[in-house]
Amino acid sequence: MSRFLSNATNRIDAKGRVSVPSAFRSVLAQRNVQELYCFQDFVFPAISIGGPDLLERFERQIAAEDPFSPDANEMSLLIHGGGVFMKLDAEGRLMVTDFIRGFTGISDEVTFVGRADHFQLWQPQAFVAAQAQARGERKLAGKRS
Amino acid sequence: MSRFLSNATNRIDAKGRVSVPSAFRSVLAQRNVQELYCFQDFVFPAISIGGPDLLERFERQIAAEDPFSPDANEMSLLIHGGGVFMKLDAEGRLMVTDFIRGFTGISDEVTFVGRADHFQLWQPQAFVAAQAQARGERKLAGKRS
DNA sequence: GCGTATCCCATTGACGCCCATATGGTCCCA
DNA sequence: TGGGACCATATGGGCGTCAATGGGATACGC
Repeated sequence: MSRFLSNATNRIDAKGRVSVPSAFRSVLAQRNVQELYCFQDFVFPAISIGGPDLLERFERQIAAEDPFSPDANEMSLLIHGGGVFMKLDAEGRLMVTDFIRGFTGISDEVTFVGRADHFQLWQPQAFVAAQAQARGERKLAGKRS
Repeated sequence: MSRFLSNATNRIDAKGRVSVPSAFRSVLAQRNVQELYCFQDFVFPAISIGGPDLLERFERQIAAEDPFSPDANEMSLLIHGGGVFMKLDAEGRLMVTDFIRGFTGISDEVTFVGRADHFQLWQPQAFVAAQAQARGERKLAGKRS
């Protein structure tokens, strides 16, 4: 059972490219994903990335609602207006565009974060902060394991 | 009924590897665990390690909630973004990656701590400190074993 | 035509796989 | 009961492979 797991931080080179971790590329290859659907995450300052199936799932969800509802409208604004298709180069690298930089605050390093069916791009410090906060909230709530 | 029990401290070699105590490896073998799921613990500065079933248990817990709830999202950030699969080499050793070092403060020695259905990696001093504190709290609370 | 992105090739450093050594404990036998 | 052979575990290191990164050159779009 393969999924996107773990996190790793890679450097952006002089041309603005960054290597996608090989573990993630394996998952993509296994799922026959050629084109990547990237969108600005709904809750975190991160870019979420998955295959075209991810977009299709969102679209089905919209279709399930009244197409004129404010909710469906809003959803489309986010997943269509806030999404792009990208692809990797021959070495498995990704161009870090202004689309990504602006939304995440990424400048010279990228943290890749696995999220089971997709993965995310984070500004390194923002990721550790978000993780620490999530952990802190669970601790305060008295939850365990 | 076999479980992970006791603790032991092993040295990290020049290549950054450490031997998993043989008692723990026996338990893993008995449970047919080939791949190890390792994640950054929710409450301690330690890495918790178990079989893939551990991850699946977490995922079932997430699936039980609304997939778009902040809580489920937060949980995924921890168990997917804060978790990795690793495997032992032929001699039963584990690579101590930056993923582990950064979170635990481990540098040249690792304390393995049994936790029944999983085990943990600690920075040796941090472990004795946490244990001492737990003991102190129980004493103050007047609890008996 | 110039800036930007894509393709291709080179480098290097890390990790996985393999074999070798040491150290400590146990068991057997005299 | 003491000595020694044997075994298992922990540890050290060589070497090949692959991933991450850097950089030149070419194609493309504004």
